[in-house]
Amino acid sequence: MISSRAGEANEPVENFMDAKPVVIKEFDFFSANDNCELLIPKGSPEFRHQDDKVASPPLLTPKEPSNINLSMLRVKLEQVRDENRNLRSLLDRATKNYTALHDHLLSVMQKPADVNHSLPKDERQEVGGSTLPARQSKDPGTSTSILDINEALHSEDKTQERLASPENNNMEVMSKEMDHSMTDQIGRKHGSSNNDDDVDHTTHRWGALGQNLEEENRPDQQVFCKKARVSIRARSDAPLMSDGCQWRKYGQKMAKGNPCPRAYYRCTMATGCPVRKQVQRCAEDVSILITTYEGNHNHSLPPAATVMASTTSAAVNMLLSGSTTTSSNGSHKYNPSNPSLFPSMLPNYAISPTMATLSTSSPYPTITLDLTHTTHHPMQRPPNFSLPSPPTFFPLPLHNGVPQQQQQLTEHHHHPLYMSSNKPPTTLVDTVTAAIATDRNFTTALMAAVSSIMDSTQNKNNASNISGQDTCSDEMAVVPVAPQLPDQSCTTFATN
DNA sequence: CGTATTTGACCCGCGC
DNA sequence: GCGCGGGTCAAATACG
Repeated sequence: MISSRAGEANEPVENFMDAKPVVIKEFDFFSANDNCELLIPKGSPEFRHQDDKVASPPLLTPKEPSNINLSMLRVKLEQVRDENRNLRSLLDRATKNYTALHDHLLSVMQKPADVNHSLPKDERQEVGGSTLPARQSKDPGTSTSILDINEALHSEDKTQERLASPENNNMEVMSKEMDHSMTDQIGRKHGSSNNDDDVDHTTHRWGALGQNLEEENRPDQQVFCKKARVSIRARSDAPLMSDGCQWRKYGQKMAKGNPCPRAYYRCTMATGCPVRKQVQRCAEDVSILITTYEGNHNHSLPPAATVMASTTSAAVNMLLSGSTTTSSNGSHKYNPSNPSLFPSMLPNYAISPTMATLSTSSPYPTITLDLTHTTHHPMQRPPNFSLPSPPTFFPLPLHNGVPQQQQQLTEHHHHPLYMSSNKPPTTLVDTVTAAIATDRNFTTALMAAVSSIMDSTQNKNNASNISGQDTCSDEMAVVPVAPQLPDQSCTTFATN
């Protein structure tokens, strides 16, 4: 926030440099150049247009060789410099105060849910030889997941100064920020792994609030939020729905209360990608395939996957941007009538309340997109409907600084998942797209979300280009869900 | 032979 | 403390 103000302050100077009529709305007190000449009243004889200034000695015309004038200007210059210093110190203090207040607010907000969260490391509980937060052993977080999400979302403010870094996209930075914020409450995984590859370095349990952040100390600081997930329910006869990514199955378990086994997959599109997904058929209706994503991709995604990521991310955004009502089973349905938490980021939507649900009954918040109530017409889209491929800032796929390379839209048709099936490909993307297509509210909301994000980012990028300073995106509030809700408890697709 | 899948063992958190 | 269940590992196996 503070930094963006500084960026704005630069813009008038840039305009000034364009040799247009001098209109000074704000003054850049922190510019490397001392723009003291701008303080000279426009109507005074000392005022010269920028072009004149370049052609002649600063602020003095050859007709006024007076040493007195020169000394006066030097005095003025000194005064301005002093003022500049004072303002700079004021800004520093304001920034510090803001940061302190923000931290305090966050800690206060979280206290009811996690008393231990802000404790110093040595005050945390020692459980089984590892440091664990109190709530990890007591409260699985059922009542705190929403708060965690909001906290993570708000923690964005603290990360904004770093967001502009080209090697970070917003999601990644936010995930890191959140993970850092969680560092104090998370114990380290003990026991050694025989495997040294990246996958194993990033491997950790999904257990309730038991994120292993051993990655924190990894050289690349590749840390991921494991808090939230995005679950997609869709009707499908295929054993697996293609979502544009490559997955490797690493386990299968029989889950209690469900005759159908649960399969565990991890993303293999890039080494070390921490994204996992679970695939299981619904116990009540085996025709429904439940795919749950978790983690952030650390690589670029093909369009098919990015569309999915965008969709789930938007759903997460919408859920989180509006208040939710808690039902008896712990699920939260989106309430479009209440103001958004981030009104500047997302408008108030009218999302179908039956389509997306935020559940906190499980140890981690799970955004569920129920696509089973929509008619499945693969590839059917409204005439004007098209999801833009997310630009590199888009929170869901993490690129680790690698520019996202758009691939051919047809690429996923060569995906092994397609080739392995004789049936017409049933893709998650198709399903989601069809669902969107048949739900105008969702379509409208999603497009608004995407447009909002893109517009916001474009504006900021423009401002950044003008000011030459780092800017950050305010819209970054996607829960890292599996697929990035944002670290914040983020899904990658949420945190897809 | 390299890669993907299967599957039993293991780890860990949680509830009783 | 113990058992249960979820999640992951890794050796064995299958496949192209």
